[in-house]
Amino acid sequence: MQLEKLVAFHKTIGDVTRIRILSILANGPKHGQALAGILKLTAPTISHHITKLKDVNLVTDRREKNTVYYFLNEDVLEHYSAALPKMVSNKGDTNKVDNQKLIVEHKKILDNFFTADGRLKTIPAQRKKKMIVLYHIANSLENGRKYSEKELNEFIQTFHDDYATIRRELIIGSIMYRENNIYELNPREMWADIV
Amino acid sequence: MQLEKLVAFHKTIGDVTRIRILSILANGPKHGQALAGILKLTAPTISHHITKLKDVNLVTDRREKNTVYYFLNEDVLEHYSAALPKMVSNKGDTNKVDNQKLIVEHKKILDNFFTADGRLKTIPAQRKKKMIVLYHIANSLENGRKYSEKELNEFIQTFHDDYATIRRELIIGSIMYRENNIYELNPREMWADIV
DNA sequence: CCCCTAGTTAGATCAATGTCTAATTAGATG
DNA sequence: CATCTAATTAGACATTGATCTAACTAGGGG
Repeated sequence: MQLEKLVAFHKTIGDVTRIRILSILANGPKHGQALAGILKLTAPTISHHITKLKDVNLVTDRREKNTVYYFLNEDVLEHYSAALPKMVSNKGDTNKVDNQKLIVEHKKILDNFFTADGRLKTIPAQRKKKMIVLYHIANSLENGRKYSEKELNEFIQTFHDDYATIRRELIIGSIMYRENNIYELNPREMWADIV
Repeated sequence: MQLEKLVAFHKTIGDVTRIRILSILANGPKHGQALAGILKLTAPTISHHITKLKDVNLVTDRREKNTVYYFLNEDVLEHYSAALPKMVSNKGDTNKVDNQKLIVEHKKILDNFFTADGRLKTIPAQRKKKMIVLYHIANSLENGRKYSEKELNEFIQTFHDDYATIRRELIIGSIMYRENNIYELNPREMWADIV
C-alpha cells in the first residue's frame, strides 16, 4: 500500500461531517437530499463531501430515476483502517530486535574500541563493528552542515589520527557524501538504525 | 467513544509527516533531533507534530538527561483504528433489516391508509403503522422551517380533518417539537429510519 | 557562573479546506 | 418544449494547519 493513499484515507475521515455520513450510510443507502436534511447542511456541501468519500472509494453511487443513492463500501473502510496498525506491528520482523539489547550491545563495542576520553583506539576489522564505530563518530556531525575537507579531517582527528581512512569509510558506508570536495552527512534514514 | 475524539484521531494521522513519525517510532523510541534528521525537517516542526500526536495519546515522552525520547503507544493506535469499522458494522443489529423489504412494507401500509388522492382515511391504531403514517406526513414538511400552529393545522388538514390529534402525535413521536407555540421538525436523524 | 545542546513557543506565510450562495447540468414529466 | 427536482460546479469567505526563522526555556558540564 502506498503511503499517500493511506494518508488520503485518514484525511478523508478526519472530518466530523464525513464520519456522520458514513455512519448514516451504514444503515443503508441514502440520497443527497436526505443527507442534507439529516445533517442540516446544503446540497452543495453534501456534494463536496461525497466527492471526497468517492475519491477514496469509501462511497459509490447509483442513479435511480432522478435521484442518486450513495452506498457505503464497508470493505474499503475495514481494509484501510487495519493498514496502519498492521504496518506498525509488522516492524517486528527484522528491524525491531529489541531496542534495549541493541543499545547495550553497541555500548559494549564502543567501550572496547574507544578510550575513556573518547578517542578511537583502532579501526575495527569486522564490518559490523566498524559500522557501529563510524555511526558513533558521525553522530557528532551536524545535520545539513557542509564541511570542507580540512574541517572534516580536523573533526575526525579528535577521534583518531588516520583521518584519511575514516573519511573514506564514511563515504563508502554512505554515511556522508562528497560533492566538489565539500562533505555533508547523508540523511540519517539512510544509515541510522540506532541513533 | 465520543465522535469528536475519533475525528481528532483520524485528523491527526491524516498527515504524511505524522504517519512517518509513527512508523519510525514503531522501531523504538527516538529523540527529536533524530526525527528531524531522518525526516529532514526542523526541530520546531517536529515539536509541532509531536504535540498533536501527544494530544491524542498516540505518543508519550520521557526525559533522559538533556534529551526527550518519544514513544509510540500502539494500544491507542489499534483502539482507534478499530473504532470506526466497529461502529459501522454494529449498525446491523436492529436497524439494518434490509432496506428494500422495508420500503415495500411501508408502501403497502401507506396504500392501505391513504386514499388515491393522498388523504389519510383513518389514523392507525397500531403504533408501528401509526408511526409510518406520521413519517409520511412529516416528510412533506420543510427542514428548519418554523410553523405557527395555524399553519401547521392547515398543513395537516390537507391530509386529515383531525389535525389536533395528529399534531399531538407528531410531538409525542418526537418528529416535531414546539417552543412558544412555534412548531418545527426535529432533526431527521432522530426519527427518519427510512426517508 | 557561563555556555552548549535539545526542545518549545511565537509569529509569519502560504496552501488546503469546509461551508455557503448562485449558477449550471441532467433527467423526468406534463 | 417548458418546467420541476436533484445534483454538481463555480466562486467567495473564513478557518485551519504545515512549515519555517527567531527567540526563549531548561538541563548539564566545564
